[in-house]
Parts: sequence; structure tokens; C-alpha cells
Amino acid sequence: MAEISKAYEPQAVEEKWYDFWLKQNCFTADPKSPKPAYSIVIPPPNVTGMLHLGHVLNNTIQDILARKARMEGKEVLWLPGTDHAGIATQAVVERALRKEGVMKHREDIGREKFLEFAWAWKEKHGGLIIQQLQKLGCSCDWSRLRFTMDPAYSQCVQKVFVELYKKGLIYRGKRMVNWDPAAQTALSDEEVEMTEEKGQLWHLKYPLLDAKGKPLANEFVVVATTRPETMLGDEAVAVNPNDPRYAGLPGRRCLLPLQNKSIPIIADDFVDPKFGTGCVKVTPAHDPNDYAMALRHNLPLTVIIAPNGDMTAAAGEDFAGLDRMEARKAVVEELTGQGLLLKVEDYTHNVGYSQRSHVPIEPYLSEQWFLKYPSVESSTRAVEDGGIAFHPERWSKTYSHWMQNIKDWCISRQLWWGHRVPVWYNRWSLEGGPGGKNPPEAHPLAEKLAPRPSPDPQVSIANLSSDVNSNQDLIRVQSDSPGPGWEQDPDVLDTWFSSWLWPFATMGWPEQTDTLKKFYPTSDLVTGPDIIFFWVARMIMAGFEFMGELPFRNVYFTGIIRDKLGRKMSKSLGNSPDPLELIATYGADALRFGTMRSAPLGQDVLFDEKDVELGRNFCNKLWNACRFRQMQGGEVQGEIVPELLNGYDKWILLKLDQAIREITTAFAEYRFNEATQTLYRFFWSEYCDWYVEASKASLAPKASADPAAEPRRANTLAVLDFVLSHTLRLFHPFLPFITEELWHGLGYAQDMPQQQGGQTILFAPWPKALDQDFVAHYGLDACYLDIVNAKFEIITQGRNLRREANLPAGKKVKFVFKPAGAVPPQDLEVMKLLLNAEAVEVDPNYQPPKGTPVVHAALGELHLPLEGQVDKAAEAARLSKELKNIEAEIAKARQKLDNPNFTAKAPPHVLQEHQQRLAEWQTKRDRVKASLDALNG
RNA sequence: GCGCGCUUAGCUCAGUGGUAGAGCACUUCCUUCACACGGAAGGGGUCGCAGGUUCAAAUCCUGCAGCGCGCACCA
Repeated sequence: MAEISKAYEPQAVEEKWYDFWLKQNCFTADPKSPKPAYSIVIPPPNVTGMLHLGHVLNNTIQDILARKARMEGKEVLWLPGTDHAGIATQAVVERALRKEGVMKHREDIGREKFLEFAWAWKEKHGGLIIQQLQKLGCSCDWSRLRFTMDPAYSQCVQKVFVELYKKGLIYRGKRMVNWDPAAQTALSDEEVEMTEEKGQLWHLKYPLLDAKGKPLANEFVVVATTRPETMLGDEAVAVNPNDPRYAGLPGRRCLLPLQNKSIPIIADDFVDPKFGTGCVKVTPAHDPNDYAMALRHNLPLTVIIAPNGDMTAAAGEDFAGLDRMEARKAVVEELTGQGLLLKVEDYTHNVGYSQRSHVPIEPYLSEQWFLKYPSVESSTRAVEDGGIAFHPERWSKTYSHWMQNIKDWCISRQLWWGHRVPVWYNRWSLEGGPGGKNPPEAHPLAEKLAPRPSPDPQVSIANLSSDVNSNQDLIRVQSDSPGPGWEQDPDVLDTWFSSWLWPFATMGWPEQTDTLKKFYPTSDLVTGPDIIFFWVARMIMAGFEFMGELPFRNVYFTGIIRDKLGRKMSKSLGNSPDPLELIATYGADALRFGTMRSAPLGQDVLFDEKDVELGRNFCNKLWNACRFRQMQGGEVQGEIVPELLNGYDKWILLKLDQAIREITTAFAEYRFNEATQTLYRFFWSEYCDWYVEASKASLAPKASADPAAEPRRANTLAVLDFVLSHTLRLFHPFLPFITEELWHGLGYAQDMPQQQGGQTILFAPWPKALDQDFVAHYGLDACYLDIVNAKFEIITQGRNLRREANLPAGKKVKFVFKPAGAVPPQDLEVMKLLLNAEAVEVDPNYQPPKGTPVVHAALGELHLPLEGQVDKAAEAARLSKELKNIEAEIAKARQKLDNPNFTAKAPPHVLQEHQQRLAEWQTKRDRVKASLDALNG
């Protein structure tokens, strides 16, 4: 057994054991195993991502669950992988290529070339986050590493698309979608973040026209808008049909300034007469509500903003080519010049921003693919009746609300990095076919295949309803090309359209693989509540739709990691510490422990490096406590002899039992921070601070003069081994590296059966609470808790006496103990040791010199005789203060017990408790009074 | 507007009916042979406010306030 160093040095230890685990294939899941299955699929991090503290929290929890399940004898599959993360990765690659001067815009190099670069990027950076997870200690089955664009995975995505299309759930349509002008793609509703913003409300005057279409001199309709630049695309002004102020207006026309165009005034219920002026400008092509009104009133659509956010030719030559924000200024300026700006008000409203590129999104009318969600009803029910349990439970409400208001999902993206839509269009027919009957521009698919961006300045309502989805001559929905002359849809699918298949597509679906049979549905999912709609809800629906069963039984929602000021971690704030640096400084175990200790279920975590420091200190404490055991020498002591157990031994065994029970409950409720706090308290405050210190009395070498000392010493070592071997196992899920090192260092590895070709704590049995037989055999009566607590209490008080007397902590002094009953010699040894006393004399009839400091405890009086240094006044003051406190406690207890309602209605055990408490305080009061009288008298 | 969460020691948070707790920070003492990444002893809280239920409320109920987060088409 090699000697353990004084301070724990994690770096070498961590690498050594991780390699060991990998070499022994400890993390590899065997689908043929007879053991019960436990499985988790990792929330796949972005393939180009870097480990951040969110990953640390999330993956530490998964690792804790996986490691505990392994110790409980389960066959564990923790399936890892990465996500291609469409928009994010494409943006990163584009940025890199621009920086390297390879291109200015992706169109410069074309799709093929771009994808080559993107794959090269993925190959170069894709493994990084995996290595980082390994540094953290994650026990994933790396032999099953998956990527959402693996060939097999891509086939799953296409198959799912084709199936849903055949079921009529996927359709193509021209819709008003959320357009990201920076990434130049459509987004789903979930990818738009509403941000409250201070803006202005501009009141614009549109001149009314007379019956002949001539502008009236002084009659206007006044509209209020937050986006004046869109007025260039107005096609109407709307009022509420029941608004008496504007009763005469519907049916008349007004002049759209700048464009000098006559537009109708229409009546529509959508208009809220109480808001603004009660007149709404209608811009059908650039606002979802206006678009809906346009459909109702058969208005034309004028596209004035291009997909890149610039104004189109249709905006008029003064504005064409301007950025939308520049155009806003120009329009306001022009209207002001013409006297048509009535007023400007400050106005706070919500603006939608792209979650990825952080620019305001633009409502944009375009051809997209949509999905009507499948299995909505069974998915909603699964969470509502608890088939899938959310932790904390409150998120199920958020889930239900979303599921009940679910809207079709825009799944197509105008990007290149991703799964290409498996739809094929007939080029021949597009180009007019062999006979040239169909000129391309008239073809309903013309826009689909036209080079982007392709704003259509005048789209008539009539051709929006065109539906070619079912025409097999024009369109085929299948994975492979139907042959020459067919061209694939240029769009790719939303990243989440592949992620939602993760729990089963990673296990070999559509084949009914052994892995799928053994490990699906998975046991637990650990993820953030921010992707409850993006990912969790969709996985549930996909699970029901394609597997006929829920994908997981429990979902644990982590909190969001914030800095200690409560701000979100962000690169620009520079408040996001690098976990790898933290690991290098403090060790992975320290980072894991610190994070878990400060992360309560369902609440955000305010991260402070102090927590990691605490974890490091704790590891060091664990290290040294084991080092202490090692320094006592002797082999691992197996058997504990019941007859040789003293009260302290029984006390710590009972405390261990209590800790195991608390940890079991904490795990059952997914309260990992409680588990770590229990472990911390048990190990540091109970085991190290009290038990180990007290045990030194029986371990002391000089005790060997007594022939009975050696067996007692061996028995104490056996208790130390028992407690430590349990403690290390309890800690292992949280602190995998240090526990493995100590497990071997203390020689416990030899005691465990050979597993997986090597001895490791990984498969050591998970501790269970002590059973009845054990408790009976070792005589672990619960009363030892109180008995020993009383012994510790008098020691604390004695130490307090030393403090109050201003004795230096190192100075050996003599105490006199006046016991209330019999005193075992063992206890005197312990008292002497823990009080750092020269001696503790027992004298039942002790008459202290006046002014001798004394404390009163249940076990008796403890005097601290100080020859010639007695300060009577100080001692009197101390005793008086104590007496005052005691009187207050007595008053409190009396008040309750004097209340007849209390004595009549309180349950007996509570009544008894209070009576006992009162009696104890009274006894103590009498003793303190006696001491005080003796001092004064 | 609707929903959810939070409000307890200087700071960050546990505690969900029966004597107010932890970590950090603070004060004093100590390098005594596991650990100064340590030990010992302390100081510090009318548990956001107001009502109610109860023998008993930090804890349950109602209302209010402040902070945070979701969702929602008010131009």
C-alpha cells in the first residue's frame, strides 16, 4: 500500500483512472445482460461547442445517475453524441471562411464547396467537447457515440419526413413566417425571442380621397405605427366596423403618401378602437395580422423588404436598396417634410429577435414546409397522468399549456448545413418539359427553384392556394432521387427535426436492435427547461408516433447557471469561467461537488468559484481522513466485534445509517444538492470532527500497555474501515476520481468481487440503510445518539470555558468533573483528549474555590480551576448571562404549557417533549443558581 | 393581460405545522503527531408586508408589494 501524499493532487489521479475505466470497458453497455436496464441519452451538445458550466451541471447530474445505477447492479447505457446544430454551426463556419478570405457570401463558393468546408470543420473541432466531457469524468458509452448527421441517422430523418408526408402531416405552403434577415432563413416560432424595447409610435396622416379620387385638402385618416417604413407597402387602412367615429369611412379610399397610391379603407373586427387612433395601416406582406386581413379582404401583397432586410424596388426609387432601419429614418423625414407626420409618442413594445443571430426578425411571406404535430393527444396525456414525470413537477403546466395551443411547425430552413428536404421536383416540367408547354415563371414551383433571394414584388392571392403536393408528375417525396431530370428541394430541415428522434434514432431505429429492445424507453432525461418546447415535447411526440411509446420516464430540469450577480453567463460579459481551467486548478471532482452542492432542484444556480474551492477543500478533507486511517496501519479490518463497540462507535454507525437514509430519499426526489449536503455534514461534522477525534482515545499507541487495548484498537479500525468503505461508495457518483483512488489506496478494492476484468469502485454495491439484523447484532440502539450527544455537549462547553478564560488553545490545563452519575474510563480519556486537558479529575464532592469557572450539562458539572487567576466578577457576569438565557427558555416553555388549549389539544408526544424540555431547563437553572450563590456567598 | 418562480444571518441558499440552519464572509485563539485546502470557540435573523386558519405558522390559506422568468396578434 503506497503512502498517500499530504494534500490531494487531482491531475494525475484523474487521468490515470479515466484511462483505466476506458481500458476495462467499464462504460460499455451490454444489451444481452441479464441485469435490469438503466439508460440515459445525452442532450447532444453542438458539435462545434465548447464545454461551459451549463454542460458541467447537466452532465454531472447524468453521470451521478449513471454511476449510482451501475452500483445498484443495473446495466447502464449512457448514450453520448453531438448535434449538427444547423444555424449555429453554419454561422460559425461562414464566419471562419470570411475571416480566412475564402468567401464573402456563401453563394460565392456554392453549396458543394461550402459543405466540404463545413465537414472539414466538424472533423477538426467535433471531438473537442467529447474530450472535455471525459475530463469531467462522464461515464458515457463512447463506443456508441452518435452524430445527428451520421449516415444512418440521416436516413432516419428522411424516413420520418417521408412517413409524415404520406400521413398528410407534412405540407408545403406559402405562409407568413419568421424570417431571420442575417442568416436569411425561416425560423420556427420557438426560435424567436420577444424583447421589450423602447420605441416610438408614429402617427401618420393619409389624405382622404373624394369620389373622383382626388385628395381632399384638410381631411385625413390618421394611423399609428411602430414601423413607419412599412407604409410603403400599405394596401389599405382598416377601422373597426362598430367604431362610430369612422362609420362613414369604410368603402372610401385614401392616398398612400410617398407611393402616391389610392388604397381602400376597410372595416375589420381585428381593429381595436381603443388603441392608437383606431385606424390601422394594413401592410399585407410584412405583418402577420395584416396578412390575415388581406386574405379576408382580397388585398394585393406588395413586398417592399427583401430577404436580406433591404428595401426592394417596389418600395420606390427613393428607398430601394436602403436597409430597413435606414429606410425608417428616410420615410419619417420625407413624411415630416410633407407635413404628414402628426406626432411621435414614446412607446414600449415587444420586438421579436432571432435567437441565433440576434437581429430583429422580419415577417416574411414564403414557401416553406410545415408539420402538423403527430401524437399530440397521447403526448399531452402522458405528462398529465404522470407516465412521464417532470422534476420539478411545475414544468408540466408549461408543457400542457404549449401542447394545448400547439401550432404547425415550420421545418424548412434556407441553409446548407443540415438534412436536405427529401423532396424532388421535376425539372423538365419546370422548364416547360420536352414540349415546352409550361413557361417556368408561370409554374407553381417557380419560386421554389429560383435562386434565392427571390422576392416576388406582386404576389396575387390567387396563386397562393395552389397545391401541387399530390401531383406525382411534379413532385416526389422520397429519400433518393427519382432519376435524371429531378431536382432536390434546396432547403434543409430544422435541426430539431433531427434532434426529436434522438432517443431511438441513436439506438438503431428503424431496425429493432437489441439495444433498442433493452434500453428503450430510456429511464431519465436531464435537460434545461429552456428547451422544453424545442426538444422535450417534440421527443415525446416522436416517441409515441414512431415507437408507440414514451421516450423516457423522468425528466429532470436543471436550473440555468448564472454568475454570482444573477446574470446569465455570456461571452460578452466575460462572466463565463472556463470549466477546463477550473478542473486544472481544483480538479474535476471539486468542480462537480461544488456545482452540485449549490444547485437545488429546479432553481437557477448562482455560480461562484468559491463553491469549487469548497469542493476542493472537501476532497482534501476526504483525502486526509483516509490518510489518517492509513497511518494507523494494519490490514483492512473486516469483522467488527459487537462486544467491543463503545458508545462512540455505535453513534457513528447510527449517524451513517441516518445519512444513507437521507441520501436515499434525496435521490428518489432528484434532490442532488441535498444528498451532497448530507454527505458533507455526515463526513465532515460528524465523522471527522467528532468520531475520528474521539476514536483517537482508543487508537493511541500508549494504550497498548493494557492487554485489552489491542483488540479494542483493531475493532476501532474495523469501524473506521466500515464507515470509510461506505462513505467512499456514497461519494463515488459525485466524486468518481478521488473515491476510486482511495478505494484502491486503502485496499478496499481487494475485498470486492472481480468485475469487468478489474477491481473498481464503479461496481461496488451501493450502500443500503442498515437492516434490522445488523442493528440487533451490533446493539445499535437509537438511544446512543442522545447518550453520545450529551458527552459531546459537555466537551463543547468545556472548550467554551477555556475560551472565556482566555486560555491559549495549546495550553494544557486541568479540569475537574463533578459527574451526575457513573463515568466510564473511556469517556474520561475522550474528554481529556478533546479538551486538550492535562487531566480530567473526577470528584463527586468537589467544592470549587470561589469564582472557579463552571459549566452545567446533563452529565454533570465541569470546573476549570485556575489557581490565582480567578476573576470573580467575570465569572459572575458569565453565569448571570447564562441564567438569563435559561430563564427566557423556561418562560417560553411555561407559556405554552400554561395554555390549557395547548395541553388539551396538542398531541401527547409534543406535550411530553415540552414538559421534558421545561424540566431540563429548570434543573440547569437550579445548578447555575447554586454556582452563582456559592460565588456570591 | 395570463401563468410560473423567488423574497429566511452581510452574501448565496436549505428548511413546508411543534426549541430558526448550512456554506462563504466576520471576531478571537491555535501550526497539538490526518488535514492551515486545517482545528476550536463565538457574534449575527421580529423568516418581504397585512390579514386569516390553528393549542401552535418561516411553514397552510387570502390579499398586497418588490424582483425574475415564460407565454400572448394590440398596429
